[in-house]
Amino acid sequence: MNKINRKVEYALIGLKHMRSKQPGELTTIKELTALYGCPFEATSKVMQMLAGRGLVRSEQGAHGGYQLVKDLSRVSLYEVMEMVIGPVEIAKCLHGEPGGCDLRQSCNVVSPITLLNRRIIEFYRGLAVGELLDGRVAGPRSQPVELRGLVAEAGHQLSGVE
Amino acid sequence: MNKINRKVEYALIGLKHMRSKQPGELTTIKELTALYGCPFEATSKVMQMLAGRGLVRSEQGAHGGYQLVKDLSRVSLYEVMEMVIGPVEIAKCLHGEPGGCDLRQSCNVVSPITLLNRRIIEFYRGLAVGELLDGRVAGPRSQPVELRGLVAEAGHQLSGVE
DNA sequence: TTTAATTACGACTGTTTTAGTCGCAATTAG
DNA sequence: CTAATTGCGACTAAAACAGTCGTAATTAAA
Ligand code: FES
Ligand code: FES
Repeated sequence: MNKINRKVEYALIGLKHMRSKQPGELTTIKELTALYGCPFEATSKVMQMLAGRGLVRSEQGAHGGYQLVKDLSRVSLYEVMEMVIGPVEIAKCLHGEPGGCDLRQSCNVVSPITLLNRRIIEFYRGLAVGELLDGRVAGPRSQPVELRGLVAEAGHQLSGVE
Repeated sequence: MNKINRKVEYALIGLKHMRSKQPGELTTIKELTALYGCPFEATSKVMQMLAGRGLVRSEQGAHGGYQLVKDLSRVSLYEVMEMVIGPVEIAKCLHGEPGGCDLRQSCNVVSPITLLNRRIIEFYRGLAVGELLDGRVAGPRSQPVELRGLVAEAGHQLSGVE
């Protein structure tokens, strides 16, 4: 799916909050709900998803909580969205076979929409969460966030990637 | 809303079909359902919306139908989406007051999301439906489709527009 | 003048998605 | 042992989506 829904919002809220902590300092769900008013269980589950994907680390038990692991300037919005709501798809029609659109055979706009979907994904992949949270949302670049800084070493044959 | 849902799909299907007709030649809903398998009533309503907004023209009665009025290379995807599903909003949270998010007061990511929304809108505004249907989806440009070609006359002080 | 083909429009229904809740287990500091 | 916390699955309620139905209104043609 495509939209920034509640889950993504809670993820961003949590990430922004954790980013401002000292390294090693933990954040509890209780803390997030108190500060930002987001519902406990829902926020909890979102954090668990982020933890499962290694973006944050969880510590259980009495003084447990969550802790940011990665550098948000190296994490794309696409990755976060994918962690909490699955692969970005601008239209249900594009879905892999089961549940996919039944008009696919005769549809005259499948390829334009597929292409558009790719562009949107590129956009989200090129947008670092760190910059987004700082309010710096540049126009999209085709260069995915994960690869930034690797350009120098990787040389010029990057076109074959993916 | 943001997603390319069924309504938008039907609109694009119809537009692409009509675009290939001779000037003055009409297209009926029956024709569209026969060719592309889209449901009659739903498609019908979408065309009525496009007609109400002046993108297509309708002719009633026995040999009636719809006819493309505007040049699709001058119509942005944003405009079409807006005609059939209302203003593009990447997150419900941004909704104008009624129904808007109740966390707005305390939320720490309102402004990043607002900005992101603006970028997405810019993207859709910069994307001509004509080019999209031809499979030419370029990376986003900040120049809205409606203003293209006016650049030469308008000179260089376009930054103040909007 | 009648009939058939078509657009116009509102109300309605069923399905899917979203949002949030509940209950209980597992872990760990004190 | 107890309290605070994460971990997880099942569940419910509400909203959005997709499609249908019924009924006018319009017009070409028989
Ligand atoms: S693929 Fe689903 S309507 Fe075009
Ligand atoms: S404004 Fe709705 S959660 Fe941020």
